[in-house]
Amino acid sequence: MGATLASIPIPSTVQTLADQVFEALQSAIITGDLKPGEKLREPELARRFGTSRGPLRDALRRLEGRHLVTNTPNTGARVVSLSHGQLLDLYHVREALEGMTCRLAAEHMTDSEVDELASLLDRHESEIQRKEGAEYFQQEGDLDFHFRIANGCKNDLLRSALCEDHYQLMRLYRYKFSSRLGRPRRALEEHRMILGAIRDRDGELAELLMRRHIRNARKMFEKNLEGDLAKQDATKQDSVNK
Amino acid sequence: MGATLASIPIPSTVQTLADQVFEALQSAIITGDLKPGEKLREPELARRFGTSRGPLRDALRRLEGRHLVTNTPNTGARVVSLSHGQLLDLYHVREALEGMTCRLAAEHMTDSEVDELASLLDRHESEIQRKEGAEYFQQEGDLDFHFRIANGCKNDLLRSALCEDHYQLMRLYRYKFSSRLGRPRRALEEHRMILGAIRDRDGELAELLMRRHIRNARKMFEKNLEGDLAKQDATKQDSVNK
DNA sequence: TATCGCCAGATTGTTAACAATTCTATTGAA
DNA sequence: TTCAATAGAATTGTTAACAATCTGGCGATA
Repeated sequence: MGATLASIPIPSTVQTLADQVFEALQSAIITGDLKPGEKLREPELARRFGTSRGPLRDALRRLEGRHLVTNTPNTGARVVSLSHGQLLDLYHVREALEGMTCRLAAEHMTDSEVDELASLLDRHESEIQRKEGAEYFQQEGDLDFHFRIANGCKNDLLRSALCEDHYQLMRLYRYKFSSRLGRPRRALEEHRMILGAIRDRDGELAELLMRRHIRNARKMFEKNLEGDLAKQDATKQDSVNK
Repeated sequence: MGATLASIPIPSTVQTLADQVFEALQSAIITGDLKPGEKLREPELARRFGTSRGPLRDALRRLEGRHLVTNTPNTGARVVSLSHGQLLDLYHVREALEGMTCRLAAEHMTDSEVDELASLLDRHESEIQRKEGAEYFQQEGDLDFHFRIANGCKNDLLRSALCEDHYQLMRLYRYKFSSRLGRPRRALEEHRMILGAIRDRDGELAELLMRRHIRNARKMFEKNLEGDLAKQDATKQDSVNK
């Protein structure tokens, strides 16, 4: 698996219609084309993807399994919409899973994978130079770092839990979720320390550093949260005053 | 809005056909009625559950999301069959998730939940007295301990990842997976230490002890594995000699 | 004898119609 | 004006038939 971007899946030539709809739907959700909380009407989506309701329902069930869609009987499906508390929950899961993943990656990554990880960080360094503007790509780059570690741990259950499940959720909320958010240099520094531990094949340290890295991101998220709430209160005040 | 009565959730009776098939299938897999690796033919199963293929396929997709069923396009579904390596992978995931879960449980469990956990361990104590024989129930009891901690962590993402996903897999392989396997007293002792840390509201220690507990179970599993392999070699030798 | 290709049966993928449930807008009464 | 009841529309759940694909056995050929 030598894809340049770990997030791009290699489509197998034998693909069922439900597979295609699944990927198209997931893509639409993650890019924000379908927004969190939005109702997913089967007839409408089936027309949109040029298929019937059968494969579409199949795709919806799979997305439900990946927590990107919620379904209530007889009422229908919606794009998942996470509360602030649930986003915090997700941080705790990440801390646990990625910590272990990083430990195993330190033990099992090939030397060439480590080298690629190093050059990825060099690229991030230069990207940070030309500051803001490309914030979107910085966020995807941040995720790419975590992706590669997941792919290096050689535990397929962990890899799929992160890459196919939790990372997709994080991309959906990436504007709130990037570990670099508001601290790109600091995050890059933490990434470099993690890389160092992996290079030293020090699994214990690698786990500790990754967990601290994600904890720091969570604390930053909590701070932003307080800011957002204050702002929301302010605008509410405004609308009342009008 | 509808009648006030309609607002009362009636979870078990308001069930779609696909829900029922899902539960029946999951139950059949976990009890071993459908064995690991067994082919799941849609027409046959649909007849068996008295429904059509639609809801059945729906149920299969959900079970696929929970890693209890694997599906290959145009070929069909099978009950999942984990290799020894994948079982080891599962131990690592458990160590990560249950460690964090136990930390959060120590912080967030209610006092009454802690008390119930304590009385559960007392019951296990007496069950161990009347030795073997009831090994099945001992294994389910072991799982019950972990279940309750998952329910006490108050992080729904963690709870569902464990209770609805990984624990079901473990039940499928319970004969290989019980943390008490071959060491019931020792496991109970570890459970008591974990309970102590939770009672002290010492999250850090609770996580550390739970991780050690699962690591110990993994090591025991690995030992059994070597034994099994030796035995397999022996029988292989026998069959050759015949 | 081994290998390849082909055919029949079975199984999965897909579609469209039907049934059951929920949502919406209108009406009528307090 | 507000609320509740209701009828119709829209949506989801389910079924059965049709299409595409795979499996396994048979015979032809080298």
